[in-house]
Amino acid sequence: MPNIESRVTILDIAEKANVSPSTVSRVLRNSAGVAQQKRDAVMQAVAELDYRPNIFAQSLASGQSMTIGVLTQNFGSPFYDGILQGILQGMEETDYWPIFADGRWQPAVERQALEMLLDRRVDGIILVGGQMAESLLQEIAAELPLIVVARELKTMPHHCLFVDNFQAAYDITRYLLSMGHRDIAHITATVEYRASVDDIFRRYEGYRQALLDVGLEPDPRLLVEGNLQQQSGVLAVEMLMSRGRPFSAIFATNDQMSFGVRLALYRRGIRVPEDVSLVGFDDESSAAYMVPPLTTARQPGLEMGQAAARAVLEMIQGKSPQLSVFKAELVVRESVARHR
Amino acid sequence: MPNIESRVTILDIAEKANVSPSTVSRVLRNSAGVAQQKRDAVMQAVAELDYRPNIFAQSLASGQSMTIGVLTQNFGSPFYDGILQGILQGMEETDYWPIFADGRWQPAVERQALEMLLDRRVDGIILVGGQMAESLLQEIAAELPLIVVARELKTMPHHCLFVDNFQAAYDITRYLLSMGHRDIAHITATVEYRASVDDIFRRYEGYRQALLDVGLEPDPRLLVEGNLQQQSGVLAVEMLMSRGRPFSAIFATNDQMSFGVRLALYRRGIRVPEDVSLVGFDDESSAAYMVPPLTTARQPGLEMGQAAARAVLEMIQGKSPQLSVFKAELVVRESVARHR
DNA sequence: CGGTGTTCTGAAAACGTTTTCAATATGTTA
DNA sequence: TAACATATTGAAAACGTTTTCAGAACACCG
Repeated sequence: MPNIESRVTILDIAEKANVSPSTVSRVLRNSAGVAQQKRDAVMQAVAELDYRPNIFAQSLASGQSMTIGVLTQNFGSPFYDGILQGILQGMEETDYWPIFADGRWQPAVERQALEMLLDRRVDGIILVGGQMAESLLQEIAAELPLIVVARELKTMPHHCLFVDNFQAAYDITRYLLSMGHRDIAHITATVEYRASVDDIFRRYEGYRQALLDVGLEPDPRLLVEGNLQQQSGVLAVEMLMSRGRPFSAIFATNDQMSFGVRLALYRRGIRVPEDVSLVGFDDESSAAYMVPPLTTARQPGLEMGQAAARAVLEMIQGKSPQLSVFKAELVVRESVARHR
Repeated sequence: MPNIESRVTILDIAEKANVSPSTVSRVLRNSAGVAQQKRDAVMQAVAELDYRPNIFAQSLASGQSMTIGVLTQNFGSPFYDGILQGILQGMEETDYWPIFADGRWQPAVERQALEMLLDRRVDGIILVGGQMAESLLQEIAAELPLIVVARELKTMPHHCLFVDNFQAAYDITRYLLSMGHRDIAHITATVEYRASVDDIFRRYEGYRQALLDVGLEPDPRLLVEGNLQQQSGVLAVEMLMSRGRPFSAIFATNDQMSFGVRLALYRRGIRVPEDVSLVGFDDESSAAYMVPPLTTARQPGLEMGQAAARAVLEMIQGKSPQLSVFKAELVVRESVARHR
């Protein structure tokens, strides 16, 4: 049914409607007043011939690609995918279209993907996470509308959209404390990670501060580092057990590692939450279906994605959008019990 | 560092290298013999000026967009995302670039997304699942290289890349039978779904046939329909329980519903696998971290995605690729126990 | 040496739009 | 009614490539 390989051009329309190509262009993009009568004629010709504009000719002539580049780190990672969906939704109904690229957590690949996007002459860029150097980002931002989602950059606050990770982690830890836990382990991400993925570090700081605020000294034996994947959650538990330092609760810096933790505890016959309480971070969609359902902090990925889309679009129009910090809210489910 | 908004054109190169624009184009796309000396001069000029071709001008002039349209149903669905990753990988190192669109399981949206891709003048299309009418797909395939992944179309076998769903479901069911189970419930997808998502129906048939082959009559009271989301897994269990027909094993047609089932059983204090055995389908990445780890059939999503990418690319080159049927293999974990 | 292929090369014509420029028509004001 | 804006229009020039078409240069063959 659709006109697959359209070969009808603006000239055909012009001829059929008895006007000049310029006029056709004008009514199509509504760029100048055209007599109603000619306008109708054009619209009718367009409909009859099932005209579809050639996007390349348009972009070439106008210098705009009507395209937003979205650079993510990992297609298929639940939290990031939520953001992508949000971006998609935020772009819907606009004339812009996102094109995605994947950096695979490898700086070189990320860099190359970025070049691809630039080659495609995107009108704006949304970065989802990533490890790209801040200085490079500044250069880009100077030339092109740029929004960074899920990453907190000190030098470019007007370009970042993120959650208050410190506060959320603080709240989680206070919640565990309020449930009577005193020996709370934390699983964060490895140092190499931390250097770039600042939000993970902020979570660690929130955890730490909460302990200090109730007069507890953070114990390095209760701190483990993973790589954010499920498997590293099980390794983390083994590490923790081998250290022999008792604990009654675990706060993992993302849900995926929590799932690994959950499995490792199951393997050792340690019950959740009766023996050990568990909290994650992100509230990805499967968290509610963990056994038992996982208490976690909900990052509003969808909303952040939508906001990001809106923001770049505004920047393209020359405005400077107001970016507010998102709040991650504690989602209490069943993986935490009061400490006996 | 990167040349963000390149303004240097082929004419600048031509001037600097003292050749004509045509020659520059020729060396850049290696389309004809050029004297080594001029070739070097051009390459040097390109390097010095950091030239990046304008992709729109290229596409306009050549009629090729170097772009493959990928139409998926649902960004963020684990199994489909695996396929997308595979496509991405399969396209890497080629000069083509995928652009993604999302149909959200809504035929109208899917249709519109397809039009978008066509407007973008993609050189080929990969459809991941989807509900589009077969007749429409034939029209498209007549004009454009087209590959359909994870969907089995009777009339277009040379365009489809899928897993032998019947066999896999048959194997799963036989496995459950071999473990002594006789009362095996099956959770499939609602009828509206089935009409289009044929593979789900094939699984149902495999289940059914396996029962018949051992002389068991499939009991409609053991058949439930869901919508493939986790939540419908919990509803399915409730439905099943309310029917009062005893069962010792559940085979859900995808992993996501299995997770819902798992939770519902947990809520009712029914142990897995001691009281009820559970099998899923897909082997999405979290299946191995269910508690207990889920026995399931592994669909090689990544490999299928890669194969799909290779196949469209070959079709673009005028070949007709050989598409083989993939096998889903049974992944035995811990969610199935021998029936007492 | 004259013909006959091969390479190489540049001019110029696409590709399908948008946009500038100038002209014409239409109205409005005094 | 003159004078001047203001709409409306078409011709033509971009936009930056690729590709066709010829010509030029060169080598090879008999």
